[in-house]
Amino acid sequence: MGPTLPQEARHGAQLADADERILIELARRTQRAEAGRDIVAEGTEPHSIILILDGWACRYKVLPDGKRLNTSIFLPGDLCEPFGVLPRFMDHALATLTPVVFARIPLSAIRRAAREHPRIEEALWWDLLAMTAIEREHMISLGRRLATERLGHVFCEFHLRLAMAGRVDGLSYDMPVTQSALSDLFGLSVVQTNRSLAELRQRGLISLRKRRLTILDLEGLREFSSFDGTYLQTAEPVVT
Amino acid sequence: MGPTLPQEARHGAQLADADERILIELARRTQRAEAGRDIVAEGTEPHSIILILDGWACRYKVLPDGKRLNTSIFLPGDLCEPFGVLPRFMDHALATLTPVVFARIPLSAIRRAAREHPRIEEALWWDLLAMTAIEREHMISLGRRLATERLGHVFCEFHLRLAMAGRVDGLSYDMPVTQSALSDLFGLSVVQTNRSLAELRQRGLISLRKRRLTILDLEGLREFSSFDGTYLQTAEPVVT
DNA sequence: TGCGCTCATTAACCTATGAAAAGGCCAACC
DNA sequence: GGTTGGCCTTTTCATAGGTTAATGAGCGCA
Repeated sequence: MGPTLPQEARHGAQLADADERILIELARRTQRAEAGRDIVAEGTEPHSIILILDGWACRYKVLPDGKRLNTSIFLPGDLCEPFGVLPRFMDHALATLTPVVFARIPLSAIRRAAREHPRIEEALWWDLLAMTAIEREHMISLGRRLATERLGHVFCEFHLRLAMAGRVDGLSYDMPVTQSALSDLFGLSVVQTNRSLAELRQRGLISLRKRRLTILDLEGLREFSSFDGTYLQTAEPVVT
Repeated sequence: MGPTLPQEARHGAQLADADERILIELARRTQRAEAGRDIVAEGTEPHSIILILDGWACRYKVLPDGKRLNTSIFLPGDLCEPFGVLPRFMDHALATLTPVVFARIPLSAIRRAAREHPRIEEALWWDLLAMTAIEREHMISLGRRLATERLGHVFCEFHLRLAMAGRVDGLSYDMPVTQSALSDLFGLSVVQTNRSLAELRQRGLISLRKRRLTILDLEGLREFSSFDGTYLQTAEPVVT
């Protein structure tokens, strides 16, 4: 699978082929960035939204004392910054976690496409809904789950999201991010992340070698981390 | 200030009087709920969005083991569930923290108003942006701030938000919620919330008696909790 | 082959927070 | 005016996770 194949660009929302083609057309001019680069910096006023075609990215914020939190993870096919329909200053930044191929879609083009193609407008809305549901679940992890549970939960989530994008092989998938990135996702120290991964391995729930994650016991992992994937299953939109 | 006065209904977004009147008109039929009641339950499919006219409310989720997290707090004048433009099943619930006066605005009416009055559509977008910025900052608290800092930070936030709604008296405001509600906001135990409040008091940063909060040292509290309110100051929207 | 980098792993010790339990305050109610 | 119940407060003890530091594994590169 070449990283820039147009079919990679489809995301969670359901789109008729014709509409999907319009989006793909908008994302034709792609860019690349190495790992660890800002795609959109904090405090700037973006005029495009970003479509990730390949690689992993994240939204993040940094505290005055240097502590960092990755508030969201974006996977191949994800649309970042869906709020971009209005320009405004970024209260956070968007950065790559791995080498990334992405497209910048101008707000004006998005707005026009949404106006002219109601299914696209709906797809954008559903993408937004899905992202906020994911962020809410992330808040639950931060507030009320133990480190091991946070990791187990997100591994289940990645599995579902990557499966929707056709990027899993059974119960295995590439998770090309560093343990430090996972730590910043969950507000943990790297040491604790490492300890918790060890525990998940020792419980026979996962295997993680060379940035490839395999869920050894899907039911067990879901049970262990109280994962209920319904928050990801945005039903088919209804036109009203 | 009577709780149902129409001017209470204005929220953060900037609206011309004429547009504001339309929103107020939509919110004319109000309802009441006691403290601790669900306004919108998890798993239901809402057909209206909720405008809080008086009292405090929250979004929350509950884990299988009974642990609860309040993911957002809604203050008088706040519009909850701004994603309601599309109907879908709720992945969380909306509940009152105090007795609340609110209005249910049908999605169809919102959609019509947005279509016919561009400024209203923009105001809805800006409301959405502000809410997500607030939630992102909440994630930072959950992930990377100590209990005392979380509390100090949210007290600064409440102060700004209530000031925008004309509900502060200098550096004092009513905070009619229980310590247990604050604990569920930050994933803390009630004991730790209490301990942390004691520390903020002892440092001379706040006073809190009879559900009335006074910030004794605004600069000190902001410094202590790394509060930077720019995430709340959504600038005037630009029509493009 | 060996240097130098980044990342993963482990250990020792320390701290913030959780859990359980008990008492205090206050307002509503009988 | 005493009782009841909700909330706040404080204490004690247990633990998840932070911090620091040292080691190891893998890999590009001279």
